[in-house]
Amino acid sequence: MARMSPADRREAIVAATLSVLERRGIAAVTVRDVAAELGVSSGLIHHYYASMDELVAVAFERVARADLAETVAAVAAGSSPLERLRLFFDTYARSDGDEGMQVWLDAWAEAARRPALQRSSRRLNEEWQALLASVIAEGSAAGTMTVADSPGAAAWRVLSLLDGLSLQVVAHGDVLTAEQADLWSRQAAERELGLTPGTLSR
Amino acid sequence: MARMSPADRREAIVAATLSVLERRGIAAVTVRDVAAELGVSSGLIHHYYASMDELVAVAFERVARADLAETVAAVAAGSSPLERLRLFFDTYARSDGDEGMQVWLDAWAEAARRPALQRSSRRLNEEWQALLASVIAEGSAAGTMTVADSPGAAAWRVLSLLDGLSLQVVAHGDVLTAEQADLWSRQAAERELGLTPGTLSR
DNA sequence: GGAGTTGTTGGACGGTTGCGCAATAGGGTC
DNA sequence: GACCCTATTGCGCAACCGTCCAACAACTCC
Repeated sequence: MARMSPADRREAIVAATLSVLERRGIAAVTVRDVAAELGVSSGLIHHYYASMDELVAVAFERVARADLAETVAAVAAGSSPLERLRLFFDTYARSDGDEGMQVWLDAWAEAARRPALQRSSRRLNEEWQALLASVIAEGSAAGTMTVADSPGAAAWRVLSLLDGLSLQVVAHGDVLTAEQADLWSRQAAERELGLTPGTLSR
Repeated sequence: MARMSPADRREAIVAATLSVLERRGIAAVTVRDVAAELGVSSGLIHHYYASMDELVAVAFERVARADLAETVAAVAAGSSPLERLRLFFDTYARSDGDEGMQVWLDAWAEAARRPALQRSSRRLNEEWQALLASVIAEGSAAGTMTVADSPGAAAWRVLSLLDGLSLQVVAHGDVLTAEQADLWSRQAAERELGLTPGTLSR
């Protein structure tokens, strides 16, 4: 394979790992799969990353942060708290394509046994919650949303419902549909934030 | 090893599998580990269970069904739908001891890769939802609860919020406390079912 | 006691895994 | 052009996996 600068090669390896990780899940990513994805020998992977665990941890952080950044950018384009909240649901990226959410399921399950992964997963989850909380806090300050206790608490409830419903979609197939999970969490958010029904759910 | 009756041996194998499963996680359960746990040859495991996927599914089914049965029994002791709903939250057993919920996290993550486990996990999840839905349906019929769409849908939302919040407690430690998860899901249920605040959350 | 049934053993088989290492080849520098 | 550095190769290694199977041993029944 063409010789690359170390920085570019490191980046390419992480990108390839991401692709495998999204397709097969954290547990199933192997050195050989990553190498094959790049059309490169397996030895090269170890030349850049000392262990598989290290590579997987870096890749998870990367993919999760990319999804978050996408939603952050989308939300930022909204001109009001209400519109930003709507955009949040529109671009909630964990469940789209199923693979994204599967990665989160793997991370949550493995977190208790892998400290580095737990830190990544926890930090990113808190950032998702903080993003939602900031939108809710703005809406509350502007008077367009009402909150029972605190924006942070409301954010945890909305996000956790979204996670819990999406989980069923990804883990169990058609027991729930993605559309139902989306609709129900929008309606729950309306109820949670004192919005008139239909504000978020069309 | 001492010869056992088939029924006893099957039981012993499941028990050993559970022990390994809780210690290392579903993904790391291995035929040889289970055999070593029993002090038995690895071939014996396959004499009773055709595949590893089947054994893991049976073991998961066993521990999860025990938790469900406990909650079913507790709920049945309630004399009104409202009291039964309160008892449901009191004995929701997935998260207690953390280990119970950790097994669920493993199951959800592994479901996509193990067909038998997926069937078990899905079936048991649906039974949890059906239990909750039946309590809500009774309350709705009795006029003590109101439901926006259907008891089944309301049950999925309440259960998924409970799962989503408990998930954070188990996967990420003290980002949320078990007490908060419990309180918030009780309050959400009150709102969901048109109950006066404090009915479930004291 | 003998015969048949079956619980149990222990290892073989083909596959996979992460990782290490000598050899090669490509590119920058003088 | 010669030289050195290192990115890259390709394979080998040891360990592990699930599964299978022939042989052994313990028990039941006649």
